[in-house]
Amino acid sequence: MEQPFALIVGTRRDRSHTDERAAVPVTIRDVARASGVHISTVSRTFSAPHLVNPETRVRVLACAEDLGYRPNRAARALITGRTHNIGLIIADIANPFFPPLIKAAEGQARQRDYHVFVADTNEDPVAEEELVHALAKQVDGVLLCSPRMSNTLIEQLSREVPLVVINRQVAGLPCVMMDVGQGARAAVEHLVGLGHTAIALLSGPRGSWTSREIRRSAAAAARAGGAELTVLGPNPPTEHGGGALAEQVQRAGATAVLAYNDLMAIGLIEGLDALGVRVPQDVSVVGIDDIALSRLTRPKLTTVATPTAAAGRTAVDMLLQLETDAPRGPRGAGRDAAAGARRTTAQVMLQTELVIRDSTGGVPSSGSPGAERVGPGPHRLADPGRPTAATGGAVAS
Amino acid sequence: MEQPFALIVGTRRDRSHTDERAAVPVTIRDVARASGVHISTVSRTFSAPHLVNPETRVRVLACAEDLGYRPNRAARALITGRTHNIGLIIADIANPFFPPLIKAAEGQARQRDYHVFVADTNEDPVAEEELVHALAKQVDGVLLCSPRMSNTLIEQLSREVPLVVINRQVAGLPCVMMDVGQGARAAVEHLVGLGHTAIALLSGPRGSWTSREIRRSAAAAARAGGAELTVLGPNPPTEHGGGALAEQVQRAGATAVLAYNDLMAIGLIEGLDALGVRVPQDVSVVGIDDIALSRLTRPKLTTVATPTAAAGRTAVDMLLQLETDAPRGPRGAGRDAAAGARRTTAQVMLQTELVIRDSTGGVPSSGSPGAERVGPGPHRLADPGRPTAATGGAVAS
DNA sequence: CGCTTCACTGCAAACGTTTGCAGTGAAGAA
DNA sequence: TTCTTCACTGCAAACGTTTGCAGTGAAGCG
Repeated sequence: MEQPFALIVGTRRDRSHTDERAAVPVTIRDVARASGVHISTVSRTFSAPHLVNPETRVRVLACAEDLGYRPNRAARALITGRTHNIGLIIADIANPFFPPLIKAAEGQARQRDYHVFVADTNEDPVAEEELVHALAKQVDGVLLCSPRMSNTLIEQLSREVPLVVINRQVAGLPCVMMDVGQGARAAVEHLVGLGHTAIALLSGPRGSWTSREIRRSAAAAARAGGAELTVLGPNPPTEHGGGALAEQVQRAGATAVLAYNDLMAIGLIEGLDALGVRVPQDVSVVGIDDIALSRLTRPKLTTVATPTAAAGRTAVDMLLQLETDAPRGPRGAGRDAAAGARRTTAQVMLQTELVIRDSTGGVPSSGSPGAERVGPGPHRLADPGRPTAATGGAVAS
Repeated sequence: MEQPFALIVGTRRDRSHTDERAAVPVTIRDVARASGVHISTVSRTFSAPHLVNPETRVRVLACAEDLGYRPNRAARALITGRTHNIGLIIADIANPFFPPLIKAAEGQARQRDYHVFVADTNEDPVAEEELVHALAKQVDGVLLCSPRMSNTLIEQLSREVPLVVINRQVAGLPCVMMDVGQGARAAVEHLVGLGHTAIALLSGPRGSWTSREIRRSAAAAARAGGAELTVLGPNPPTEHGGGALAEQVQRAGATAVLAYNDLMAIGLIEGLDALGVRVPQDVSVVGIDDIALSRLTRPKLTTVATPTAAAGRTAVDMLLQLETDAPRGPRGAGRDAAAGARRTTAQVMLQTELVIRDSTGGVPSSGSPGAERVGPGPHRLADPGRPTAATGGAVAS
């Protein structure tokens, strides 16, 4: 244990030979012996109570309770082929976007007597694939949240274990998505409505479906509104990733910014602040996700609210539904054509909503203070320290 | 699926009868047949490679690779008694305090070929107990993070499954703690050093060991520094919990506040702001944890940094160590006195550090603007309408 | 009374591994 | 040559469940 601060404050001999720790694991057989029935009856008492005589049942339950019996899920899984576990693979657990989704998924799963296995990939596509493999055999299905890998790989993996994809569309697979496209459109329209014509888009990580959707919709909305959209990225979807773009935003002469997510938006505001650029007076910023944090920063963030909790619940439901439709039994089950061929894979789109707070405002008056600028038209920040022409970054198609 | 926003955008018949989905699960037997050896040899190829002839090994591995064989962990667990899973039970995954700990634990576990099962209790002691029970049989051990239940219950549960307790001291059990006591002391001393004599403590949830430690140390430090400490609580450890206390803080006449965690501190600052009380000009606020968020709010939060990642890593190591010391084998193993009695349970204390940022400052001048107050003595906020002098900014101790 | 039905329970074979033990043949020692 | 050692592999019994099948006795029915 190589922690720098580690410091042993106390050690202690464990309980002596009378140690009751790790008490003999009590199995179904112990319960059977104690209650004078066969193990199969005990098994049925738990998994098919209606098949056993009420008297017997109470006796067995009493004995089980008494001995502290808990069915061994591994053994059960071995024969039934269902672990009652769900894997949830997410890009970065430290991103506040995910916890609500995780909580919702856990809650929904727990209600259905399932457990959720959460794993973090650090935004790494390779880790993602490995995790799916590792989880495949110990869960009944996997929720893939904001995957960064390729569509073909996802399809391939879906052959190994039932998959539900969150935040991405993959043909032929059950997906639950949030309509960030619509959200991005609303955000851009909001900005255009405020008079902005030079808008920057901070895109997300490479391989992000969400990022592509945002970009496409934002570009369309900007075009429709007569504004110019400068795309900056791809970027890591963190506050740091946002902060690092402050200068580029400034150089690009944008008066408004749409960020891939709130974290980046907040980081950007920080970065702009360090450059002496004020939000929303000098530059308007809008994020996406509406994480709790976006209500806590100053200025409070204008953002596109995504229904993360609903997405978590829905995904769990879809996965479980998928399981009941086409169980992958222990034996060569499921070859039943009637069940197999009639299955349909649903794709759900959850709506988003623009939440207007304090980080967006009108276009700053240019050059000479006092000159109100409202109408559209090309416009650069007066003098951000350097000659302004340069429209850095990529321009959306 | 009762989502208000739910909207089916597309359904699609699944692949037809040639469906390769849920392909026949390939077992060790298939590999054995393919490579012309006995299943035990295949087994050994994976779990004890040195026992099998190199030639055979490569052949088996090739076949396994070819067939896409993955050992069934459930079956393995059944016989070895080790699932290679770790349970991690935390109070609230949405609290940004936890994600770094979770990530660290996951990383450390992954390195040792273990997986982490994260579960959230919503700060509910009952859910906590249920979760331990539920996890007991499908993990090799459980990390109990910031548990809210009673010590006796924890001890009792530790008989059912190996336990490592994080953020709490339980006699006889391995624990990894963070020295919040020392941190609270430093925080109070910092405040006293700035001249504050009326300090409020926002305590945490009922049953929190951390909260008790903080309270004890803060009280001692306040006494030593000649300041008066008003304890407010218990409270839910959330921003909302903090925000709800703004009025009480004001009524108590405190000029400085130490909060149970950063979330509460941030919430409090919000709440005070709504009341027209400015931080740090009118009231100084110190948090605990140093979550990422504390660097992003305005003012940046003065706080006690806790080594959460280190705690996560350490806890995993301790749990795994505990396992190797006294494995709970499938058979009546472990009754070996030499191994059993010699075990010691370590308790590790990780150090904390006060990070001074912008949310603490000097004592506001009372009543008449300009009258500098520095010395100790009873003091109330002159006019909550705030006509203050304000010595903002941070002062290093 | 004899037959069927029914509710309940026991039997035993799985599920996919691991692992102690024994067997094999070849190499080395005497 | 014969005996021992050794590296490797096969055999089969577990691990703790579930579940199809068959057996039991009692109740219902004609």
